[in-house]
Amino acid sequence: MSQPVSPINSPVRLQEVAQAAGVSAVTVSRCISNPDRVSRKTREHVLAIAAELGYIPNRQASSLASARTRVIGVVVPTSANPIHSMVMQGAADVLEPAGYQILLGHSHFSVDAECDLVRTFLGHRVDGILLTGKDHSPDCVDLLRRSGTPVVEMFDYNPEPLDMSVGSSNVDAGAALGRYLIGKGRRHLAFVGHIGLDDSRMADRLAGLRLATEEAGLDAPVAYEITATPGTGQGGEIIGTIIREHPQTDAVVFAGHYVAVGAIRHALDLHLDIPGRVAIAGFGDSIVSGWIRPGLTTIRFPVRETGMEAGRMLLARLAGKTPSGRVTRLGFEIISRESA
Amino acid sequence: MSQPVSPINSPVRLQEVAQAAGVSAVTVSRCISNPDRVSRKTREHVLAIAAELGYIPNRQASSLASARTRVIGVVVPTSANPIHSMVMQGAADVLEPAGYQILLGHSHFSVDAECDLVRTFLGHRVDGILLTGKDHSPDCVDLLRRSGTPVVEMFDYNPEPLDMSVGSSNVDAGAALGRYLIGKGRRHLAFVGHIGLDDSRMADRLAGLRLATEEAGLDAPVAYEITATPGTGQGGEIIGTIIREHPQTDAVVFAGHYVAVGAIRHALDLHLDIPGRVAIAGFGDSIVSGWIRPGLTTIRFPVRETGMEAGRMLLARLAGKTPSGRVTRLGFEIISRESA
DNA sequence: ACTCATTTGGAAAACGCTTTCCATTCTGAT
DNA sequence: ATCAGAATGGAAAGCGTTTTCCAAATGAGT
Repeated sequence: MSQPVSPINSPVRLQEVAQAAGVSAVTVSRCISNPDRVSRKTREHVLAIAAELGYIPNRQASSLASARTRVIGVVVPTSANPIHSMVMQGAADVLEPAGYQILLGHSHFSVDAECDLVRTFLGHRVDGILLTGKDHSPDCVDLLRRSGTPVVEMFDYNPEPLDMSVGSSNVDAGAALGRYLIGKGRRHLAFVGHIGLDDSRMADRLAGLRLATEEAGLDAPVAYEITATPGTGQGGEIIGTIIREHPQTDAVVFAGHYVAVGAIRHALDLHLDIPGRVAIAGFGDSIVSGWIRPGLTTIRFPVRETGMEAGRMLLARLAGKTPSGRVTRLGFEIISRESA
Repeated sequence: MSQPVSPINSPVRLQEVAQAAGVSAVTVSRCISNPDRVSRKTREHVLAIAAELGYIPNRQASSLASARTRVIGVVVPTSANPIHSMVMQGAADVLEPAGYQILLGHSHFSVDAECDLVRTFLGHRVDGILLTGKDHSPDCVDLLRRSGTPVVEMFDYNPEPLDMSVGSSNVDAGAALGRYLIGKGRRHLAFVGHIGLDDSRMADRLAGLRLATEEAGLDAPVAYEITATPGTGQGGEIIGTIIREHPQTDAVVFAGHYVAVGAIRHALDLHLDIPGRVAIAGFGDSIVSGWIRPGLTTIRFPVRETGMEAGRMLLARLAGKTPSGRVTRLGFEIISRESA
């Protein structure tokens, strides 16, 4: 009974493995995190003992000692929107196989909530941070700057990132969609954005559209704002209002594709000929857009690829490969279907 | 120059705050995590200094010392499927406001990958674990058992959980859908499941369906398996094969609703009258099911609520409130649309 | 003014690892 | 056999907190 009594559920520690293997704690540590520093024979013996004892290294302790956590903090607005969970998945596709874990936080489109999450992540001493969007609170920027933690801003093309960025330009996408519509003979565009969520992205898309109308010498697009819960497809009713208030409108661009699909449904109910009377287009893509009739013409962003590239950039930086400050610009694709 | 030189980017530490505030480190620690143990005056002074210095407590160190991390490990098969990211979001809805962070891992429907993730999470000494599904590798079960970490298994009704569980019964759902179809006069059912992913859930749904046919004295449903990438809606073509190989079939149940929607599209192309010639139904629901014509009759599970309840159960346990081992059974809803 | 109980703040010992030296023990070339 | 140099294992000093346990200071009751 001279065996030290361990508290219930107490996990086995490095020291105990060392004792059981007849080596010092240092050696056990090395077998696990620096295998080359130890002879094959010792290593195999120690690892066998460790496995037998069910040893699981305490990463709090190891992080504290080594100042690396192998954890990446990721902020997304919400996981309820497949777009964002897809970006997340993309990042995970790259990060998890590389041995990094993801600490996830939801900002609900609030820069203050984002800032709080960043603070929490820094408290966890994450090795890197992935942010969604290019708007951040001054406090947040300050926090990140002085921490020196590698950061990738995802989703929007951002030529002047905090640190690194990867994404597509919403202005360009808006302009491209505008030119496409104008090329199809449309002359009176309308734009429907959400309000309160994702504001700068909406603004960029509208700005792009406006660019296209200017180029063509047309009136600026009529802009509407709705308060749609994203992903629900509510808000499509506005198509009726637009046609009533601006009867000359011959193309409506929706900032979200769910709403756009909702609008197509409503247009059918209103016996509006799509695209004869009015064309409909949207941003973002999912199988819904392809399945509805008429199919929705829309801009597809490479969302999963965005996440993957963000992960890759972070890994490169963590491996010490990248010169500070790198921007990756991704494109987009116009998916041309029947609605426009 | 007797000031200790701190390395670049070195975050300020407890000790430095203490020095600046003219108190001991202990006092600073208490101001932050145990404010009542310190007088109001001291506390306010210390917190002001801490804020001024931009002090962010190191959670690795604090977790190591306190044996609590305020981190919950969550395993989902994939974030590419909105169903699972919705469960995640539900859990986050409850956990984040309570001051817990989510460490996320993707199992890709592999119990071995799940086991590895659990091991990693235990290494991080998470305060609790959320798992998807009721199937786990023996190693995983063993690991969790001996660690004593609170665990909630989500998604499936699981009367004999590892620890706690919350979800709906897929057998019941299958049976309910079967009875519904039989009640509508259908006599020859077919079932289409995916293979390789989510196997036990598929099996449960089929089992439920079979239960319904048995009750009614009908032939067991003809079962098909496809290898569909979830969420893409591929695989709907099989409706043609089924009708050819089993012409008497008058109802097809799809294990996934995306595939079911795909089948509706294909049926239209094949000029199969839905639901006249054959009824179509599915499991799971999203806006797609409601927007296609004919609308898809389907089973809706309370996914977000599942995640939220899982979060609540975990919090209750962590607050020491729950007697070990609790099961929450959630229901489901038959959404009756035109397709069946 | 004098106890006694109660706050309030501090010293020191964990928490479980990694890391930086150092001291051995092997190699194989002379 | 001898010796440099590499390979191998260990001792000790952190990493930045929290958590006892104590001492000093404060306040209430006589």
